[in-house]
Amino acid sequence: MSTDNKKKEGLVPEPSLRRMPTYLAYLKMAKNQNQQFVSSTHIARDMGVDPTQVTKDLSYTSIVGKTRVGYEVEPLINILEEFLGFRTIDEAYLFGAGSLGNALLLDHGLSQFGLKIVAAFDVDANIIGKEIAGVPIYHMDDFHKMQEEKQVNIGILTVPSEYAQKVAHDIVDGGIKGIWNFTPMRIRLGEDVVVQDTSLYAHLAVMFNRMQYLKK
Amino acid sequence: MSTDNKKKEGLVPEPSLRRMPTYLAYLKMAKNQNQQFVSSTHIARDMGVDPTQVTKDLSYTSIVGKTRVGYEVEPLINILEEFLGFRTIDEAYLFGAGSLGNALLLDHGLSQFGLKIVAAFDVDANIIGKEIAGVPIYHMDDFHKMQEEKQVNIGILTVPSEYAQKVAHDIVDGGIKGIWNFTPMRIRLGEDVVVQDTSLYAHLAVMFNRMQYLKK
DNA sequence: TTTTATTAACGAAAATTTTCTTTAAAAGAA
DNA sequence: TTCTTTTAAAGAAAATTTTCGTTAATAAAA
Ligand SMILES: NC(=O)c1ccc[n+]([C@@H]2O[C@H](COP(=O)([O-])OP(=O)(O)OC[C@H]3O[C@@H](n4cnc5c(N)ncnc54)[C@H](O)[C@@H]3O)[C@@H](O)[C@H]2O)c1
Ligand SMILES: NC(=O)c1ccc[n+]([C@@H]2O[C@H](COP(=O)([O-])OP(=O)(O)OC[C@H]3O[C@@H](n4cnc5c(N)ncnc54)[C@H](O)[C@@H]3O)[C@@H](O)[C@H]2O)c1
Repeated sequence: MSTDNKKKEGLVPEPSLRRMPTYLAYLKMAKNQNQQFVSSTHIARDMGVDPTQVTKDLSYTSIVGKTRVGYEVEPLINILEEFLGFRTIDEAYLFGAGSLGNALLLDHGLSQFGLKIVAAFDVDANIIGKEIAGVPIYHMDDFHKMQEEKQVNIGILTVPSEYAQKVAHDIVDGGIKGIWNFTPMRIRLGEDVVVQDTSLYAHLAVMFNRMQYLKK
Repeated sequence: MSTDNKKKEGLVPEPSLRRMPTYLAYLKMAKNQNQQFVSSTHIARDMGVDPTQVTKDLSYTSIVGKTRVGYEVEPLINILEEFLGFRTIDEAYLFGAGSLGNALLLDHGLSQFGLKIVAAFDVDANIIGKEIAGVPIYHMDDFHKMQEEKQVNIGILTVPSEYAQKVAHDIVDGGIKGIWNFTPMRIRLGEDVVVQDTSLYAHLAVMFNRMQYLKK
Protein backbone atom coordinates (compact mmCIF):
# COMPACT_ATOMS: atom_id res chain seq x y z
CA MET A 1 0.00 0.00 0.00
CA SER A 2 1.81 3.09 -1.23
CA THR A 3 1.33 6.01 1.11
CA ASP A 4 1.76 8.59 -1.59
CA ASN A 5 0.30 11.34 0.57
CA LYS A 6 2.04 14.16 -1.22
CA LYS A 7 4.56 14.82 1.54
CA LYS A 8 7.89 16.04 0.36
CA GLU A 9 9.07 12.80 -1.09
CA GLY A 10 12.16 13.03 -3.18
CA LEU A 11 11.94 16.78 -3.47
CA VAL A 12 15.21 18.60 -3.97
CA PRO A 13 16.03 20.06 -0.54
CA GLU A 14 15.24 23.75 -0.33
CA PRO A 15 18.68 24.64 1.05
CA SER A 16 20.23 22.98 -1.99
CA LEU A 17 17.99 24.89 -4.37
CA ARG A 18 18.90 28.12 -2.61
CA ARG A 19 22.59 27.43 -2.99
CA MET A 20 22.43 26.57 -6.68
CA PRO A 21 22.16 30.14 -7.95
CA THR A 22 25.30 30.97 -6.00
CA TYR A 23 27.14 28.18 -7.80
CA LEU A 24 25.81 29.61 -11.02
CA ALA A 25 27.18 33.05 -10.22
CA TYR A 26 30.53 31.47 -9.38
CA LEU A 27 30.58 29.40 -12.55
CA LYS A 28 29.81 32.37 -14.76
CA MET A 29 32.77 34.10 -13.25
CA ALA A 30 34.93 31.04 -13.85
CA LYS A 31 33.76 30.98 -17.46
CA ASN A 32 34.71 34.64 -17.89
CA GLN A 33 38.18 33.69 -16.74
CA ASN A 34 38.25 31.00 -19.40
CA GLN A 35 38.37 28.10 -17.01
CA GLN A 36 37.22 24.93 -18.67
CA PHE A 37 36.87 22.76 -15.57
CA VAL A 38 36.13 23.38 -11.92
CA SER A 39 36.24 20.84 -9.13
CA SER A 40 33.97 20.79 -6.11
CA THR A 41 37.12 21.30 -4.06
CA HIS A 42 37.85 24.59 -5.78
CA ILE A 43 34.27 25.81 -5.73
CA ALA A 44 34.09 24.99 -2.04
CA ARG A 45 37.36 26.69 -1.18
CA ASP A 46 36.52 29.86 -3.10
CA MET A 47 33.00 30.04 -1.75
CA GLY A 48 33.76 29.01 1.80
CA VAL A 49 31.46 26.00 1.90
CA ASP A 50 31.89 22.26 2.33
CA PRO A 51 33.13 20.39 -0.78
CA THR A 52 30.89 17.37 -0.26
CA GLN A 53 27.95 19.71 -0.01
CA VAL A 54 28.78 21.08 -3.44
CA THR A 55 28.96 17.57 -4.85
CA LYS A 56 25.70 16.56 -3.22
CA ASP A 57 23.92 19.70 -4.38
CA LEU A 58 25.10 19.24 -7.95
CA SER A 59 24.10 15.58 -7.89
CA TYR A 60 20.45 16.64 -7.95
CA THR A 61 21.03 17.86 -11.49
CA SER A 62 22.03 15.60 -14.34
CA ILE A 63 25.65 16.71 -14.44
CA VAL A 64 28.33 14.07 -13.94
CA GLY A 65 31.77 15.06 -12.82
CA LYS A 66 35.04 13.55 -13.92
CA THR A 67 37.28 12.04 -11.31
CA ARG A 68 40.44 14.02 -10.69
CA VAL A 69 39.21 16.79 -13.00
CA GLY A 70 35.89 18.13 -11.81
CA TYR A 71 32.98 19.48 -13.77
CA GLU A 72 33.09 21.07 -17.21
CA VAL A 73 32.15 24.71 -16.67
CA GLU A 74 30.00 25.46 -19.70
CA PRO A 75 27.79 22.37 -19.62
CA LEU A 76 27.38 22.81 -15.88
CA ILE A 77 26.16 26.37 -16.36
CA ASN A 78 23.69 25.20 -18.97
CA ILE A 79 22.45 22.29 -16.92
CA LEU A 80 22.08 24.40 -13.79
CA GLU A 81 20.21 27.16 -15.61
CA GLU A 82 17.93 24.61 -17.20
CA PHE A 83 17.41 22.81 -13.92
CA LEU A 84 16.55 26.00 -12.06
CA GLY A 85 14.11 27.12 -14.71
CA PHE A 86 16.16 30.18 -15.64
CA ARG A 87 16.22 29.24 -19.30
CA THR A 88 12.53 29.29 -20.08
CA ILE A 89 10.99 32.71 -19.61
CA ASP A 90 7.89 32.74 -17.42
CA GLU A 91 5.57 35.70 -17.60
CA ALA A 92 4.53 37.39 -14.39
CA TYR A 93 2.23 40.10 -13.14
CA LEU A 94 3.30 42.52 -10.47
CA PHE A 95 0.77 43.53 -7.83
CA GLY A 96 1.52 46.81 -6.09
CA ALA A 97 3.71 49.16 -8.12
CA GLY A 98 5.05 51.08 -5.14
CA SER A 99 8.56 51.53 -3.88
CA LEU A 100 9.65 47.92 -4.03
CA GLY A 101 7.48 47.10 -7.04
CA ASN A 102 9.17 49.87 -8.98
CA ALA A 103 12.58 48.49 -8.18
CA LEU A 104 11.61 45.10 -9.51
CA LEU A 105 10.10 46.63 -12.63
CA LEU A 106 13.28 48.58 -13.27
CA ASP A 107 15.47 45.56 -12.80
CA HIS A 108 16.91 44.20 -16.01
CA GLY A 109 18.38 41.27 -14.13
CA LEU A 110 15.20 39.30 -13.64
CA SER A 111 14.79 38.34 -17.29
CA GLN A 112 18.17 36.62 -17.13
CA PHE A 113 16.66 34.41 -14.48
CA GLY A 114 13.58 33.37 -16.33
CA LEU A 115 11.08 35.99 -15.24
CA LYS A 116 9.44 38.64 -17.36
CA ILE A 117 6.99 41.09 -15.84
CA VAL A 118 4.38 41.77 -18.49
CA ALA A 119 2.00 43.99 -16.54
CA ALA A 120 1.55 45.65 -13.18
CA PHE A 121 -1.63 46.21 -11.20
CA ASP A 122 -2.31 48.82 -8.55
CA VAL A 123 -5.15 50.86 -7.10
CA ASP A 124 -3.46 54.26 -7.03
CA ALA A 125 -5.08 56.51 -9.65
CA ASN A 126 -1.89 58.57 -9.94
CA ILE A 127 0.08 55.76 -11.50
CA ILE A 128 -2.56 53.76 -13.35
CA GLY A 129 -2.19 54.15 -17.09
CA LYS A 130 1.50 54.92 -16.83
CA GLU A 131 4.39 52.69 -17.77
CA ILE A 132 7.49 51.76 -15.82
CA ALA A 133 10.37 50.32 -17.83
CA GLY A 134 7.90 49.60 -20.61
CA VAL A 135 5.52 47.70 -18.36
CA PRO A 136 1.98 49.11 -18.28
CA ILE A 137 0.20 49.69 -14.98
CA TYR A 138 -3.47 48.75 -14.86
CA HIS A 139 -6.13 49.00 -12.22
CA MET A 140 -6.60 45.91 -10.08
CA ASP A 141 -10.16 45.68 -11.36
CA ASP A 142 -8.84 44.94 -14.84
CA PHE A 143 -6.88 41.93 -13.69
CA HIS A 144 -9.54 39.29 -14.21
CA LYS A 145 -10.35 40.61 -17.66
CA MET A 146 -6.68 40.55 -18.62
CA GLN A 147 -6.29 37.00 -17.40
CA GLU A 148 -8.99 35.86 -19.77
CA GLU A 149 -6.91 36.91 -22.75
CA LYS A 150 -3.48 36.12 -21.43
CA GLN A 151 -2.98 33.32 -18.95
CA VAL A 152 -0.18 34.27 -16.61
CA ASN A 153 0.88 31.91 -13.80
CA ILE A 154 3.11 33.98 -11.59
CA GLY A 155 2.23 36.94 -9.39
CA ILE A 156 4.72 39.16 -7.60
CA LEU A 157 3.14 40.51 -4.44
CA THR A 158 4.41 43.93 -3.36
CA VAL A 159 1.28 45.49 -1.89
CA PRO A 160 1.19 46.85 1.66
CA SER A 161 1.17 44.01 4.20
CA GLU A 162 -2.40 44.59 5.32
CA TYR A 163 -3.72 43.80 1.83
CA ALA A 164 -1.46 40.82 1.22
CA GLN A 165 -3.93 38.10 2.13
CA LYS A 166 -6.83 39.72 0.29
CA VAL A 167 -4.92 40.40 -2.92
CA ALA A 168 -3.31 36.96 -2.82
CA HIS A 169 -6.69 35.29 -2.55
CA ASP A 170 -8.02 37.41 -5.36
CA ILE A 171 -5.23 36.68 -7.81
CA VAL A 172 -5.31 32.94 -7.11
CA ASP A 173 -8.98 33.17 -8.02
CA GLY A 174 -7.84 34.58 -11.34
CA GLY A 175 -5.57 31.63 -11.99
CA ILE A 176 -2.23 32.62 -10.48
CA LYS A 177 -0.35 29.47 -9.45
CA GLY A 178 2.83 30.86 -7.95
CA ILE A 179 3.15 33.89 -5.71
CA TRP A 180 6.45 35.59 -5.01
CA ASN A 181 5.51 37.25 -1.75
CA PHE A 182 7.62 40.23 -0.70
CA THR A 183 5.39 41.28 2.18
CA PRO A 184 6.31 40.13 5.67
CA MET A 185 2.90 38.46 5.99
CA ARG A 186 2.38 34.74 5.74
CA ILE A 187 -0.50 34.11 3.42
CA ARG A 188 -2.81 31.16 3.60
CA LEU A 189 -3.91 29.57 0.37
CA GLY A 190 -4.79 26.16 -0.97
CA GLU A 191 -2.40 23.31 -1.70
CA ASP A 192 -2.43 24.00 -5.42
CA VAL A 193 -0.54 27.29 -5.11
CA VAL A 194 3.14 27.83 -4.44
CA VAL A 195 3.96 30.78 -2.20
CA GLN A 196 7.54 31.87 -2.01
CA ASP A 197 8.12 34.22 0.89
CA THR A 198 10.93 36.72 0.42
CA SER A 199 10.86 38.98 3.41
CA LEU A 200 13.87 41.23 3.51
CA TYR A 201 13.19 41.86 7.17
CA ALA A 202 13.73 38.20 7.93
CA HIS A 203 17.27 38.56 6.63
CA LEU A 204 17.79 41.71 8.64
CA ALA A 205 16.68 39.90 11.77
CA VAL A 206 19.22 37.15 11.23
CA MET A 207 22.01 39.64 10.53
CA PHE A 208 21.29 41.70 13.64
CA ASN A 209 21.15 38.59 15.79
CA ARG A 210 24.42 37.17 14.55
CA MET A 211 26.15 40.53 14.90
CA GLN A 212 25.36 40.57 18.60
CA TYR A 213 27.77 37.72 19.12
CA LEU A 214 30.59 39.71 17.52
CA LYS A 215 30.20 42.72 19.75
CA LYS A 216 31.15 40.79 22.88
CA MET B 1 38.17 20.98 29.30
CA SER B 2 35.60 23.28 27.73
CA THR B 3 35.59 22.92 23.98
CA ASP B 4 34.31 26.40 23.39
CA ASN B 5 35.31 26.32 19.76
CA LYS B 6 32.79 28.90 18.70
CA LYS B 7 30.45 26.45 17.01
CA LYS B 8 26.84 27.45 17.06
CA GLU B 9 26.19 26.63 20.65
CA GLY B 10 22.94 27.89 21.98
CA LEU B 11 22.37 30.17 19.01
CA VAL B 12 18.78 30.89 18.14
CA PRO B 13 18.04 28.70 15.10
CA GLU B 14 18.11 30.65 11.87
CA PRO B 15 14.71 29.32 10.74
CA SER B 16 13.21 30.62 13.96
CA LEU B 17 14.79 34.05 13.50
CA ARG B 18 13.44 34.16 9.96
CA ARG B 19 9.95 33.38 11.13
CA MET B 20 9.89 35.96 13.88
CA PRO B 21 9.32 39.00 11.64
CA THR B 22 6.29 37.22 10.19
CA TYR B 23 4.85 36.84 13.69
CA LEU B 24 5.53 40.51 14.19
CA ALA B 25 3.60 41.43 11.07
CA TYR B 26 0.73 39.25 12.23
CA LEU B 27 0.76 40.74 15.72
CA LYS B 28 0.69 44.29 14.44
CA MET B 29 -2.39 43.40 12.48
CA ALA B 30 -3.95 41.83 15.57
CA LYS B 31 -3.18 44.99 17.50
CA ASN B 32 -4.87 47.11 14.84
CA GLN B 33 -7.93 44.97 15.35
CA ASN B 34 -7.73 45.72 19.07
CA GLN B 35 -7.04 42.16 20.11
CA GLN B 36 -5.45 42.06 23.52
CA PHE B 37 -4.37 38.42 23.54
CA VAL B 38 -3.38 35.90 20.90
CA SER B 39 -2.70 32.25 21.43
CA SER B 40 -0.17 30.18 19.54
CA THR B 41 -3.12 28.15 18.32
CA HIS B 42 -4.67 31.16 16.66
CA ILE B 43 -1.43 32.48 15.24
CA ALA B 44 -0.70 29.04 13.85
CA ARG B 45 -4.12 28.60 12.30
CA ASP B 46 -4.14 32.04 10.68
CA MET B 47 -0.59 31.72 9.40
CA GLY B 48 -0.74 28.11 8.35
CA VAL B 49 2.08 26.85 10.52
CA ASP B 50 2.45 24.42 13.40
CA PRO B 51 1.28 25.74 16.81
CA THR B 52 4.11 24.15 18.76
CA GLN B 53 6.55 25.74 16.38
CA VAL B 54 5.11 29.14 17.24
CA THR B 55 5.48 28.41 20.96
CA LYS B 56 9.01 27.16 20.52
CA ASP B 57 10.02 30.14 18.38
CA LEU B 58 8.59 32.60 20.89
CA SER B 59 10.28 30.78 23.77
CA TYR B 60 13.64 32.11 22.54
CA THR B 61 12.46 35.55 23.57
CA SER B 62 11.63 36.50 27.15
CA ILE B 63 7.88 36.44 26.66
CA VAL B 64 5.83 34.08 28.82
CA GLY B 65 2.39 33.03 27.75
CA LYS B 66 -0.59 32.49 29.95
CA THR B 67 -2.21 29.10 29.99
CA ARG B 68 -5.63 29.06 28.40
CA VAL B 69 -5.22 32.66 27.26
CA GLY B 70 -2.14 33.05 25.12
CA TYR B 71 0.22 35.96 24.81
CA GLU B 72 -0.53 39.61 25.43
CA VAL B 73 -0.27 41.31 22.04
CA GLU B 74 1.36 44.61 22.88
CA PRO B 75 4.13 43.33 25.16
CA LEU B 76 4.84 40.58 22.66
CA ILE B 77 5.28 43.10 19.86
CA ASN B 78 7.64 45.13 22.03
CA ILE B 79 9.64 42.12 23.14
CA LEU B 80 9.90 40.74 19.61
CA GLU B 81 11.01 44.07 18.17
CA GLU B 82 13.57 44.47 20.91
CA PHE B 83 14.76 40.90 20.51
CA LEU B 84 15.16 41.25 16.74
CA GLY B 85 17.07 44.51 17.05
CA PHE B 86 14.35 46.49 15.28
CA ARG B 87 14.09 49.00 18.13
CA THR B 88 17.62 50.38 18.11
CA ILE B 89 18.49 52.13 14.88
CA ASP B 90 21.73 50.96 13.30
CA GLU B 91 23.38 53.15 10.71
CA ALA B 92 24.40 51.61 7.42
CA TYR B 93 26.24 52.49 4.24
CA LEU B 94 25.00 51.36 0.88
CA PHE B 95 27.55 50.25 -1.69
CA GLY B 96 26.38 50.43 -5.29
CA ALA B 97 23.55 52.91 -5.86
CA GLY B 98 22.18 51.21 -8.96
CA SER B 99 18.79 49.73 -9.66
CA LEU B 100 18.43 47.71 -6.48
CA GLY B 101 20.39 50.17 -4.37
CA ASN B 102 17.97 52.92 -5.36
CA ALA B 103 15.00 50.84 -4.31
CA LEU B 104 16.49 50.32 -0.89
CA LEU B 105 17.31 54.01 -0.57
CA LEU B 106 13.76 54.94 -1.48
CA ASP B 107 12.28 52.48 0.98
CA HIS B 108 10.81 54.12 4.03
CA GLY B 109 10.16 50.75 5.59
CA LEU B 110 13.70 49.92 6.57
CA SER B 111 13.91 52.48 9.36
CA GLN B 112 10.97 50.78 11.04
CA PHE B 113 13.14 47.71 11.22
CA GLY B 114 16.18 49.29 12.77
CA LEU B 115 18.21 50.26 9.74
CA LYS B 116 19.05 53.75 8.57
CA ILE B 117 21.12 54.28 5.46
CA VAL B 118 23.23 57.36 6.10
CA ALA B 119 25.33 57.41 2.93
CA ALA B 120 25.79 55.61 -0.35
CA PHE B 121 29.00 54.92 -2.27
CA ASP B 122 29.42 54.27 -5.96
CA VAL B 123 31.95 54.74 -8.76
CA ASP B 124 29.63 56.16 -11.41
CA ALA B 125 30.51 59.83 -11.97
CA ASN B 126 26.97 60.53 -13.14
CA ILE B 127 25.43 59.94 -9.76
CA ILE B 128 28.19 60.91 -7.35
CA GLY B 129 27.35 64.13 -5.56
CA LYS B 130 23.63 63.60 -5.95
CA GLU B 131 21.16 62.59 -3.29
CA ILE B 132 18.53 59.88 -3.28
CA ALA B 133 15.79 60.19 -0.67
CA GLY B 134 18.03 62.58 1.22
CA VAL B 135 20.97 60.17 1.27
CA PRO B 136 24.14 61.58 -0.31
CA ILE B 137 26.11 59.53 -2.81
CA TYR B 138 29.90 59.66 -2.50
CA HIS B 139 32.72 58.15 -4.47
CA MET B 140 34.01 54.83 -3.17
CA ASP B 141 37.40 56.45 -2.65
CA ASP B 142 35.89 58.65 0.06
CA PHE B 143 34.70 55.70 2.10
CA HIS B 144 37.77 55.23 4.26
CA LYS B 145 37.95 58.92 5.00
CA MET B 146 34.28 58.98 6.00
CA GLN B 147 34.71 56.01 8.29
CA GLU B 148 37.33 57.88 10.26
CA GLU B 149 34.79 60.49 11.30
CA LYS B 150 31.73 58.30 11.56
CA GLN B 151 32.04 54.66 12.53
CA VAL B 152 29.36 52.70 10.72
CA ASN B 153 29.11 48.93 11.22
CA ILE B 154 26.75 47.76 8.50
CA GLY B 155 27.26 47.71 4.75
CA ILE B 156 24.59 46.93 2.19
CA LEU B 157 26.19 45.38 -0.86
CA THR B 158 24.40 46.08 -4.13
CA VAL B 159 27.30 46.32 -6.57
CA PRO B 160 27.49 44.13 -9.69
CA SER B 161 28.34 40.54 -8.76
CA GLU B 162 31.80 40.64 -10.24
CA TYR B 163 32.88 43.34 -7.79
CA ALA B 164 31.20 41.82 -4.76
CA GLN B 165 34.26 40.09 -3.29
CA LYS B 166 36.55 43.03 -3.90
CA VAL B 167 34.24 45.67 -2.46
CA ALA B 168 33.34 43.44 0.48
CA HIS B 169 36.99 42.99 1.34
CA ASP B 170 37.57 46.69 1.04
CA ILE B 171 34.73 47.75 3.30
CA VAL B 172 35.63 45.20 5.97
CA ASP B 173 39.07 46.79 5.90
CA GLY B 174 37.34 50.04 6.74
CA GLY B 175 35.63 48.55 9.76
CA ILE B 176 32.34 47.19 8.45
CA LYS B 177 31.25 44.28 10.65
CA GLY B 178 28.02 43.18 9.00
CA ILE B 179 27.36 42.88 5.29
CA TRP B 180 23.88 42.55 3.86
CA ASN B 181 24.80 40.96 0.57
CA PHE B 182 22.27 41.28 -2.25
CA THR B 183 24.55 39.92 -4.95
CA PRO B 184 24.24 36.26 -5.86
CA MET B 185 27.93 35.75 -5.03
CA ARG B 186 29.13 34.07 -1.88
CA ILE B 187 31.82 36.23 -0.39
CA ARG B 188 34.68 34.96 1.70
CA LEU B 189 35.73 36.98 4.70
CA GLY B 190 37.15 36.45 8.17
CA GLU B 191 35.29 35.04 11.16
CA ASP B 192 34.77 38.48 12.67
CA VAL B 193 32.31 39.60 10.00
CA VAL B 194 28.70 38.60 9.56
CA VAL B 195 27.56 38.17 5.98
CA GLN B 196 23.86 37.88 5.35
CA ASP B 197 23.14 36.65 1.85
CA THR B 198 19.87 37.82 0.35
CA SER B 199 19.80 36.58 -3.19
CA LEU B 200 16.43 37.13 -4.77
CA TYR B 201 17.35 34.58 -7.41
CA ALA B 202 17.62 31.90 -4.77
CA HIS B 203 13.96 32.45 -3.95
CA LEU B 204 13.04 32.40 -7.62
CA ALA B 205 14.82 29.08 -8.00
CA VAL B 206 12.82 27.54 -5.17
CA MET B 207 9.54 28.91 -6.54
CA PHE B 208 10.15 27.59 -10.05
CA ASN B 209 11.14 24.20 -8.71
CA ARG B 210 8.09 23.80 -6.50
CA MET B 211 5.79 24.98 -9.29
CA GLN B 212 6.94 22.11 -11.46
CA TYR B 213 5.20 19.69 -9.17
CA LEU B 214 1.89 21.51 -9.63
CA LYS B 215 1.94 21.35 -13.38
CA LYS B 216 1.72 17.59 -13.44
C1' DT C 1 54.63 0.82 -16.44
C1' DT C 2 53.83 1.69 -11.64
C1' DT C 3 52.93 4.84 -8.09
C1' DT C 4 50.88 8.85 -6.09
C1' DA C 5 47.57 12.31 -5.54
C1' DT C 6 43.16 14.22 -6.50
C1' DT C 7 38.41 13.98 -6.87
C1' DA C 8 33.31 12.41 -7.73
C1' DA C 9 30.02 9.49 -5.81
C1' DC C 10 27.75 7.05 -2.40
C1' DG C 11 26.25 5.65 1.97
C1' DA C 12 26.72 6.31 7.07
C1' DA C 13 26.84 9.26 10.94
C1' DA C 14 26.08 13.50 13.19
C1' DA C 15 23.76 17.70 13.80
C1' DT C 16 19.87 20.42 13.35
C1' DT C 17 15.07 21.41 12.97
C1' DT C 18 10.33 20.12 13.14
C1' DT C 19 6.61 17.57 14.88
C1' DC C 20 4.55 14.82 18.41
C1' DT C 21 3.37 13.70 23.24
C1' DT C 22 2.75 14.65 27.83
C1' DT C 23 2.06 17.58 31.76
C1' DA C 24 0.39 21.21 34.41
C1' DA C 25 -1.95 25.46 34.77
C1' DA C 26 -6.07 28.04 34.70
C1' DA C 27 -10.35 30.01 32.65
C1' DG C 28 -15.08 29.18 32.18
C1' DA C 29 -19.13 26.08 32.67
C1' DA C 30 -21.91 23.11 35.39
C1' DT D 1 -16.97 23.98 44.35
C1' DT D 2 -15.88 20.53 40.72
C1' DC D 3 -15.44 19.35 36.00
C1' DT D 4 -14.21 20.33 31.29
C1' DT D 5 -11.62 22.57 27.92
C1' DT D 6 -7.92 25.24 26.22
C1' DT D 7 -3.29 26.31 26.14
C1' DA D 8 1.91 27.09 27.25
C1' DA D 9 5.89 24.64 28.15
C1' DA D 10 9.13 21.03 28.12
C1' DG D 11 11.01 16.96 26.58
C1' DA D 12 10.96 12.95 23.19
C1' DA D 13 10.68 11.37 18.65
C1' DA D 14 10.83 11.96 13.83
C1' DA D 15 12.35 14.16 9.79
C1' DT D 16 15.56 16.73 7.40
C1' DT D 17 20.02 18.48 6.30
C1' DT D 18 24.92 18.56 6.79
C1' DT D 19 29.20 16.45 7.54
C1' DC D 20 32.16 12.49 7.56
C1' DG D 21 34.38 8.33 5.81
C1' DT D 22 35.15 5.13 2.18
C1' DT D 23 35.66 3.62 -2.47
C1' DA D 24 36.76 3.74 -7.15
C1' DA D 25 38.36 6.20 -11.01
C1' DT D 26 41.99 8.48 -13.38
C1' DA D 27 45.35 12.14 -14.43
C1' DA D 28 49.96 13.19 -13.69
C1' DA D 29 54.46 12.01 -11.85
C1' DA D 30 58.12 8.77 -11.14
N1 LIG E 1 10.15 49.03 -0.20
C1 LIG E 1 10.99 48.06 0.12
O1 LIG E 1 12.20 48.10 -0.18
C2 LIG E 1 10.52 46.89 0.87
C3 LIG E 1 11.45 46.07 1.43
C4 LIG E 1 11.01 44.94 2.06
C5 LIG E 1 9.68 44.65 2.11
N2 LIG E 1 8.78 45.45 1.60
C6 LIG E 1 7.38 45.07 1.68
O2 LIG E 1 6.80 45.13 0.40
C7 LIG E 1 5.47 45.61 0.49
C8 LIG E 1 5.34 46.84 -0.33
O3 LIG E 1 6.27 47.80 0.12
P1 LIG E 1 6.48 49.17 -0.61
O4 LIG E 1 7.55 49.88 0.13
O5 LIG E 1 6.67 48.95 -2.07
O6 LIG E 1 5.08 49.89 -0.34
P2 LIG E 1 4.42 51.04 -1.18
O7 LIG E 1 3.37 51.64 -0.34
O8 LIG E 1 5.47 51.93 -1.77
O9 LIG E 1 3.73 50.29 -2.40
C9 LIG E 1 2.57 49.54 -2.27
C10 LIG E 1 1.76 49.71 -3.55
O10 LIG E 1 0.65 48.82 -3.50
C11 LIG E 1 -0.49 49.51 -3.99
N3 LIG E 1 -1.69 48.87 -3.46
C12 LIG E 1 -2.33 49.11 -2.29
N4 LIG E 1 -3.41 48.31 -2.19
C13 LIG E 1 -3.46 47.56 -3.30
C14 LIG E 1 -4.36 46.56 -3.77
N5 LIG E 1 -5.39 46.16 -3.04
N6 LIG E 1 -4.10 46.03 -4.96
C15 LIG E 1 -3.06 46.41 -5.69
N7 LIG E 1 -2.18 47.34 -5.30
C16 LIG E 1 -2.39 47.92 -4.12
C17 LIG E 1 -0.30 50.92 -3.51
O11 LIG E 1 -1.05 51.83 -4.30
C18 LIG E 1 1.21 51.11 -3.71
O12 LIG E 1 1.51 51.59 -5.00
C19 LIG E 1 5.21 45.85 1.96
O13 LIG E 1 4.60 44.72 2.50
C20 LIG E 1 6.58 46.01 2.54
O14 LIG E 1 6.62 45.61 3.87
C21 LIG E 1 9.18 46.58 0.96
N1 LIG F 1 18.13 45.06 -9.44
C1 LIG F 1 17.54 44.11 -8.76
O1 LIG F 1 16.34 44.14 -8.50
C2 LIG F 1 18.32 42.97 -8.26
C3 LIG F 1 17.63 41.88 -7.83
C4 LIG F 1 18.35 40.84 -7.30
C5 LIG F 1 19.70 40.90 -7.22
N2 LIG F 1 20.37 41.95 -7.68
C6 LIG F 1 21.82 41.97 -7.56
O2 LIG F 1 22.23 43.15 -6.96
C7 LIG F 1 23.45 43.59 -7.54
C8 LIG F 1 23.25 44.97 -8.10
O3 LIG F 1 22.19 44.92 -9.04
P1 LIG F 1 21.65 46.21 -9.75
O4 LIG F 1 20.56 45.77 -10.63
O5 LIG F 1 21.37 47.26 -8.75
O6 LIG F 1 22.90 46.64 -10.62
P2 LIG F 1 23.22 48.10 -11.21
O7 LIG F 1 24.22 47.91 -12.27
O8 LIG F 1 21.97 48.82 -11.48
O9 LIG F 1 23.92 48.81 -9.97
C9 LIG F 1 25.19 48.55 -9.53
C10 LIG F 1 25.82 49.84 -9.05
O10 LIG F 1 27.09 49.55 -8.47
C11 LIG F 1 28.00 50.54 -8.89
N3 LIG F 1 29.36 50.01 -8.78
C12 LIG F 1 30.06 49.30 -9.68
N4 LIG F 1 31.27 49.00 -9.21
C13 LIG F 1 31.35 49.54 -7.99
C14 LIG F 1 32.36 49.56 -7.00
N5 LIG F 1 33.52 48.96 -7.20
N6 LIG F 1 32.10 50.20 -5.86
C15 LIG F 1 30.93 50.80 -5.65
N7 LIG F 1 29.92 50.81 -6.55
C16 LIG F 1 30.14 50.18 -7.70
C17 LIG F 1 27.58 50.88 -10.30
O11 LIG F 1 28.07 52.15 -10.68
C18 LIG F 1 26.06 50.84 -10.18
O12 LIG F 1 25.56 52.09 -9.80
C19 LIG F 1 23.81 42.58 -8.59
O13 LIG F 1 24.70 41.65 -8.04
C20 LIG F 1 22.50 41.91 -8.89
O14 LIG F 1 22.69 40.60 -9.31
C21 LIG F 1 19.70 43.01 -8.21
